[in-house]
Amino acid sequence: MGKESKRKKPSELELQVLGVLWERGEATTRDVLEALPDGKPRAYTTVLSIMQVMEKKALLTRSSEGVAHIWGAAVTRNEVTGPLVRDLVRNVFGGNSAAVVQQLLGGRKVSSEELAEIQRLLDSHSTEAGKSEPKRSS
Amino acid sequence: MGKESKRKKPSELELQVLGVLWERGEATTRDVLEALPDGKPRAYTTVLSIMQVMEKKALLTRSSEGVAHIWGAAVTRNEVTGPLVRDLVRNVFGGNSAAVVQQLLGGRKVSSEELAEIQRLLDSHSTEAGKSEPKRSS
DNA sequence: ACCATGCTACTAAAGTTATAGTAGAGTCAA
DNA sequence: TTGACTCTACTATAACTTTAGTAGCATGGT
Repeated sequence: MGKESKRKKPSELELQVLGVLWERGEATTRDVLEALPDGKPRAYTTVLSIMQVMEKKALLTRSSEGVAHIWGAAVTRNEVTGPLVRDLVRNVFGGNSAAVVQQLLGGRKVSSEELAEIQRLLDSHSTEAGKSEPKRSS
Repeated sequence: MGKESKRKKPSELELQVLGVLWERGEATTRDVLEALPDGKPRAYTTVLSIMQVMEKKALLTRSSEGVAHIWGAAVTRNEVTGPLVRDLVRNVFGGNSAAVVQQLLGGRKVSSEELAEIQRLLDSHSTEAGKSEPKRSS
């Protein structure tokens, strides 16, 4: 048995904390508190508490530099978002990846850089799959 | 203050139930139990319970046809997945939509039909945004 | 020395989710 | 009609999540 791949899905707030850490690399508790993506006001100790829990869960690393702790993510973004996106597609979108992209593009501002990047991803995947020649209107 | 847009995000299992209903249109409790996407074994009453809760939350409709209830989704897929995907992108992917697509395409089998569909979505969005001419490596 | 400030550790508690048992009603077959 | 079966309503509960208070330690200014 081994393998220890029984990683449970992080909660909503835990994901936000990880999101901040993935962006910044490392941060103090206060950094994270101030950078949490949803605007919701929270007490300092609220964030501290969940980060302490996350450390016990081995989601975060801690390096006490000076007075305050410096936190870092102990799991990679792909490690976490892989299962997350997989379940999302399967459970909510009936396995239809295109529907997710539609949701992604619809009702949201996506920069042309992002569109180009998505196009690039799509290209590399089409060629890798050895599919038909790219057809494009005009 | 009307508007009542204070729709809370459905839980994991609730999403699976909605997913089933969005696929089938309508279903009995047993139908849903058997169609839940994760293979996890559950008691009949477990699913019944959460669906009863969901009805109180106005996530489901109920029409007692004969002996058993016939359930339907009271919210549309877009209504629910919109905020869901928005938060996912913002909280976990740092606002980078392309990263989501990458996760979507990577490590997963995506049919060429889906790829084509995604391409179509991308095309319509590029043109809609009035961007540059489509460039494609032949 | 002492106070303000800011940090951590520990504790608490309300809210939510997932789980399933039990009781009682309806149905159908023998 | 009675027993098997299936369904709903209601109840219970364990686990997890989110929230924040309190106490205690360190630091830096005056």
